[in-house]
Amino acid sequence: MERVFSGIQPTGALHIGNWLGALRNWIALSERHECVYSIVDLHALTPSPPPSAEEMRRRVREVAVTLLACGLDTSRCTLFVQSEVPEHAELAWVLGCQAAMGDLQRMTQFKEKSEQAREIVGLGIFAYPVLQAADILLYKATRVPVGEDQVQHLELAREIARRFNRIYGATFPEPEPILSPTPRVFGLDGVRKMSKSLGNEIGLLEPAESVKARLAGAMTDPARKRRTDPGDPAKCNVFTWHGYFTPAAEREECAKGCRTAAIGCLDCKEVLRTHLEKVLAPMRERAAALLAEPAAVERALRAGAEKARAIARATMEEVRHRIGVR
RNA sequence: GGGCCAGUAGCUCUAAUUGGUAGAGCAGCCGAUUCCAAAUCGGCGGGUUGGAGGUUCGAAUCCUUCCUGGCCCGCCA
Repeated sequence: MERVFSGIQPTGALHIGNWLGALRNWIALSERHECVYSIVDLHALTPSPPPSAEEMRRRVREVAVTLLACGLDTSRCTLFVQSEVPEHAELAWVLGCQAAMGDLQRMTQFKEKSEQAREIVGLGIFAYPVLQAADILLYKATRVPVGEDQVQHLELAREIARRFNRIYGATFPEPEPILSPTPRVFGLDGVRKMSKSLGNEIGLLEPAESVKARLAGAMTDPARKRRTDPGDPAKCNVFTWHGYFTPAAEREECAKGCRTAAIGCLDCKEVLRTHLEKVLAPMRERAAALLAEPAAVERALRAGAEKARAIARATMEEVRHRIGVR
């Protein structure tokens, strides 16, 4: 069976964009593969300024609860917090010695993030793809689910693996991408990618009333000025969301109703909300149960870290032997 | 190691009459309008003026120091 690795940054409350783009896929993959999933807190250290210690701890807990609330089953995969397996940092150093500055400088994400940096452009943000390569290779993962924006980083991880293997002997498999079927999800403003920092997200654990209110304010086809005007679903971001949540037959009814002005945008949004709630309501319930029992979440993460450490330790021993240290 | 320039709202600032009540545009939020949203119109909030200290009745403004960014020079390899 192939081993899959994937990581998610603890950047605060997760939203439906994260779910559609990654989380949903994590769960599906865990049914067919051996999956290693990590809450990558060391990566979350790279922005400048970094989050405070309390903020970091809060985010890690929040993301853990959300993942479990989404239905991720820790008996079928390995879920752990990156910093609890120190081998990630150790392997990152070893691999970093084989990563080319020129390659790292060419990374689109590095260029973007270094512009956003408010204080300094730290080494961490530059070396980010190296740590990412270490995350994957530490578990000798062969498959990595990636979004559009991460293919460049995975390509670099393959390059680093190749180089290491050439110098020190065959150690790492070259990880292959599993291209995510979901395109990028736009936010409530209908223009920009859904993101917590832009405030245009629908949170997975957001209260139902809040989802309702904010969905009502979501951008629709600007050409449809009056209730009696016909609309164009192809120009309406809300309609693309129907594509993610509403069954085909009902979705077609909405499209037809919109084009003929038989229904209004609020009617259309209400249909979407009904189907959205079928996904979100169970998550909220599970999250509430998990929050009531934080010790259980901690236990699950500790057990996950144990499993991850066992693999990481073996890989690192091999790596140390190959490079000639210890 | 030495020197020079810069830092003002989330963003962009040649706003602040040179020491006398911290401003504008965009973004944001609220309202009107609209089936909702957008557009338009109206309104509102927002800042320890990079941090700390000092001079002064009074500091964005002057002084000291630190941080961050940019530039010049020197030294070592």
